[in-house]
Amino acid sequence: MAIIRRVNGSDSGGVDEPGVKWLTAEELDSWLSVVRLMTWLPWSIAQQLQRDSKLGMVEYQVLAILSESPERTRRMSSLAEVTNASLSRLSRVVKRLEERGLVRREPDPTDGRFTNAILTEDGFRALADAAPGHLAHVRSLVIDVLSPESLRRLGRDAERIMSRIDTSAIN
Amino acid sequence: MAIIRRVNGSDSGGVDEPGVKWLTAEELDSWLSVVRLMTWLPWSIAQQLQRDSKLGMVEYQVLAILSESPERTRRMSSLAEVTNASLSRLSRVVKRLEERGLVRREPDPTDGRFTNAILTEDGFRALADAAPGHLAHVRSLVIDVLSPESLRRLGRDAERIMSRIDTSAIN
DNA sequence: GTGTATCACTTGCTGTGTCAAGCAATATAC
DNA sequence: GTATATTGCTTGACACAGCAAGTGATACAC
Repeated sequence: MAIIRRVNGSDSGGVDEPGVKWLTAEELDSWLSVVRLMTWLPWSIAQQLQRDSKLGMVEYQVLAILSESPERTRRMSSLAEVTNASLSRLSRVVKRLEERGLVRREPDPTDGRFTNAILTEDGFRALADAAPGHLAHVRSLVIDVLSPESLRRLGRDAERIMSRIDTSAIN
Repeated sequence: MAIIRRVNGSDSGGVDEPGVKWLTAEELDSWLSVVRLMTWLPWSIAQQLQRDSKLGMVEYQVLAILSESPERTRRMSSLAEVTNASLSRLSRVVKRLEERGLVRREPDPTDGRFTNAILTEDGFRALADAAPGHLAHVRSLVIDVLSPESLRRLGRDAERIMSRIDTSAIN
């Protein structure tokens, strides 16, 4: 993504597809700003988490979600859904967290097909250590930069766009 | 990223760091919406490009930027900057594009240290083929979903946030 | 001019993501 | 009850990104 201007070639003669509604200059500007944001904001957040807490974004999410789940426990498939990772990716992420002692896994007693991921005490501490820095970073980049009204609108626009995205084609 | 609520443990007793300004419920909602957007919008766009045009996002960007550059030519380092890829990543991306015949590389005649990436005629055609579908997708997800006023504001907010992000720590 | 520094990439190594195949536990058909 | 299908997760093979070391071209010091 990035440039969506009419693609015109000097020596090949502008290929002008009929029925294509190109962006106005203003639309393009706004879109490019959004693209830059989508590129850099996740990068910046990942950067901070890695630097200060040695956690990847999905790892942080897993810990955070487990910490809020009953019994600090959740099924792998449920975690995958919430963190927006493929099941196979999540499987490896949790394996790594398990090797670091932040999470452990056990099969669900009521249905052996499910695997439950469980936050350990160490994992909880790691999260509690990481959270304030992460929060401060998000505040300084986003929350405290926009007015409450702008933030609300931003959230609503994001929802709006999200509702148009088909997220079914995963796994 | 994701959950930035006060991390409180039932059995370990809520660890309450002083001086940490947690998010309000409303701030959290908005933030989570933004997080979802940052996660899924790039994913959806990448999906469409890959499915319909067999191009990755950075690949598309490289082609697009070259197509708008004088002589359809640009230095590797300049491409890296604009596409927000590390030089090493870009090097490999362009190598792959070169193997597919969409781009070729030659050393800058005036200074042999620079390498110029040049869009080939095939590359231009590939871009011209990909652009309308990409554009339509972006329109349907973002541009046409928001009012012009909302889009303008979204762009401005994105800029606002971007200005707070330190992008220097790359390469 | 020779030696060193800098620059603009490139590449080997390693880690992680994806895809598809595999595996074990349960559900369903008969 | 047995055979087959489905579910939930794991894993091997491959692709790609990041880091750091390497390479070749130019600039600079003397």
